[in-house]
Amino acid sequence: MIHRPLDIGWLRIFDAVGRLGSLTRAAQELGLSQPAVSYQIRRIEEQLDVCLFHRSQGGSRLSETGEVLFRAVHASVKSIDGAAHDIRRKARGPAIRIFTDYGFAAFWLMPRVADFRRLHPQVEVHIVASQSLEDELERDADAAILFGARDDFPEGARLLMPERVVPVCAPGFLARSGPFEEPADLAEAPLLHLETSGKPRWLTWSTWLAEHGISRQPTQGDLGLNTYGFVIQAALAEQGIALGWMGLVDQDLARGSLVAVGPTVTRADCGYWLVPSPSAGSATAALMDWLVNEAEEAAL
Amino acid sequence: MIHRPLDIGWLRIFDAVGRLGSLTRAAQELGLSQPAVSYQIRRIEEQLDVCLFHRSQGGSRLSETGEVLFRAVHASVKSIDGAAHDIRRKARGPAIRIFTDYGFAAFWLMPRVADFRRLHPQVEVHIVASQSLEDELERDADAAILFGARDDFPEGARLLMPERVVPVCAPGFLARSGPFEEPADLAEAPLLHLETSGKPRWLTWSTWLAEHGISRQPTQGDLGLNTYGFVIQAALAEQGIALGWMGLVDQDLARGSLVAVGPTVTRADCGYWLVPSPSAGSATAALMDWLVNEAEEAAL
DNA sequence: ATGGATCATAAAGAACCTTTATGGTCATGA
DNA sequence: TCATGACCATAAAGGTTCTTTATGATCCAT
Repeated sequence: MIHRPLDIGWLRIFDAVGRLGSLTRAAQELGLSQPAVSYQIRRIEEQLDVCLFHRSQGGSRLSETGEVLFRAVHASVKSIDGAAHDIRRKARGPAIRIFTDYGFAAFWLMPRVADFRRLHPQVEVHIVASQSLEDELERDADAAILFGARDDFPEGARLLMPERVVPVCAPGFLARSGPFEEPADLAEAPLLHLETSGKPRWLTWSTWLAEHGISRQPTQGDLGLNTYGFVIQAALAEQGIALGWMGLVDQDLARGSLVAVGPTVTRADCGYWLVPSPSAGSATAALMDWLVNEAEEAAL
Repeated sequence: MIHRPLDIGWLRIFDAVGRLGSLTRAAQELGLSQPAVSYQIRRIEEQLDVCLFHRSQGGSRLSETGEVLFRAVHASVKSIDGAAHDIRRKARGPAIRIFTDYGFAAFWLMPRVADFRRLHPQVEVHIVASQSLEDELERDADAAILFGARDDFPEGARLLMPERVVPVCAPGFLARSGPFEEPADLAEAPLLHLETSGKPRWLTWSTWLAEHGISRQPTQGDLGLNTYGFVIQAALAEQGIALGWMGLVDQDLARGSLVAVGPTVTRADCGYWLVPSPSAGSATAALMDWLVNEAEEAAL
C-alpha cells in the first residue's frame, strides 16, 4: 500500500516551487500540470497582495517576501508530513515492510518469506515492490533490498548476493534456434532487454556482449520489457534469450523450464544489498539476519 | 482594510477544532457551518485512515494520533499566519494604523488627525474603527485607543482622557419636554442608550441614574442604538436625552446643537487609553505624543 | 530564423466545499 | 419519564475551486 502525501493544498505547491526554483519542475514533482501550479501561486499572491516570485525564462526565484513565507511553509510541510508519517507508521501496527524491486520480490523474496513467517508467526511482513525506487517508498520501509554497487548505499548495508548473470532461454527456443556454442552465437539471436528510464545499475546485454568482445546491431527480433517478470515470461514463451540473475532464475533452471546458454558473468561489487532503516526494531533485525542466512545457503 | 486570514484549507479548521474541543465552536470561530467542519475533519481522517478525535456529546477530544498531527498543524498555522502578517505589514509601507471605536474615531480623532498630517505630511495615517474590538484587528494596529479601566490595559498604556459624562439633548427637545432642573427629572424623559453585546465598559444610563439615587422603569420612548454616532444623531434629531462624553460632544456643545441638561459624572480611572503596539516605530511614537498633547489641550 | 524552455491565461469539466435539511445520541432539568 | 438543548453525522444541492488542454508570450541558445 503506497500512501499519497497528505493533501495540504497550495502549501505543498508553494514549497515545491520555492525549493526547485521552477513552476515547471514543481509541477513535475507533484504530478500536476504547469498551469495548475501557476494558478495556485497566483491565488496566494492575490490573497497577500504581493509578488512571491521573480519570474524569468530561467525559472522563478523567491522574492524577499516570498522568502519570508517560504521559510514558514517549508517548515510546516516538513512538520506535517513528518506527523502524518508517524501516524501512518503507528497505525500499521507490528509489521515489517521490505522495499525492493519487482524482480527480486517475485523470484527470490516471496518464495522464501513464507518460511520466515512460519518461524515467526506473530510478525507480519509486507513486501513493497516498486519499479521506480522512489525515495518516499523506501523511507516508509523498515528495510530495503536494492540493486547497486557498494557506493550506492550507506555504511550499514550488507551485500545479500553479488551479481552473477547467465544467458538463459527456454529449451524449445534452444532446440529451434540453437545451439549457441560460442558467446558470439548469441549475437545472432533475438535478445530480451530489461529497460529502465534512467541509467541501469544492473548488467545489460550491451555490457555482457562488450565484455565478450562482441559487437552487435539490435535485430528486429529483440524485445524490450520494463519489468523483470515480463522478461522471464517472454523467455519462457520462447521469445528470445534473457539475462538470468542467479538467485532469481534458480527455480526455473532447476526445473528445466529455462536453460543456460552461455558463460556466467560476475560483478562482485554489484548485487542486491540489504539496507536497514535507521529506526528498525528487533523483529526487523531478526528478519534481516534470516535473509542473510538464506542468501548464504542459496549460494552454496 | 481588514485582511481575512490566509486560506490554508483544512489546517485552520483542524487547528480550531483541536484548540476548542468542539466542531460546533470551531465552525462558529471560522464562520462556517458545523457540517462543513465535520466534512473537513472526516476527509483528513480518511486520508490518514485514523481517527483524530474522540467524538462525544460534550465535544470532540483529540485522540493520541490527533495530538501528534495537532502539534504539527497548530505550530504551522501560527507560523504561516505570522509570516502572512509580516508580509502584509511590510507591504503597507510607512503608515500608522490606529485602532479605536466608532465613537472616538468619528467625534474626536478624525476632526483632529488632519492637524497631525499637516505637521507630518510624509506619514500616512490609517484609522481602523471597529465596534467589536476583536483581537486580530488590534494586533494589526500600531496603536490602539480603547475605552476601559486601568486594569484593562498593559503597563505602557496612557490615559488619554478620563471619563466625564454629561446628559445632553437638542435645544428643541429641551424646549418641548423640559426643563430638567433636577436629575430626577431626566427619569421622566425618553433616554437614548448605547448598547453592546457584552458588559459595557462605559457609563450607562442605569449607572448614571443609580449614582443619583434615581430608580426608573424603562419607558416606551427609550431608544437603543448600537453605535455612538447613531446615539448622537438621535439626540440631534430631538429623539431623547443621550449621555455625552466630554471630548466627543465638545463641538456640538460649543456650537449649541446640543445642550447639557444635568450634572457631569466623572470616573477618573475609566476613560480612553492610548495603547502602543510593542513593535511601533518612531513615527508612531511622534503621533502618540501628539495625541496626548491634543487631549491635554482639549481638557483645559 | 528556429527550436526549446519557462511562465501566463482562457475555457471546460471534474472535484471539492459549502449550505440547508435532517437525523441520531446523550445529558440535563422539570 | 419526557422534553429540550447540545453535539456530531450524513445527504443533496449548488457554488467555488482546481485541474486539464489549448494556446500564447518571452527569452535564450543554436
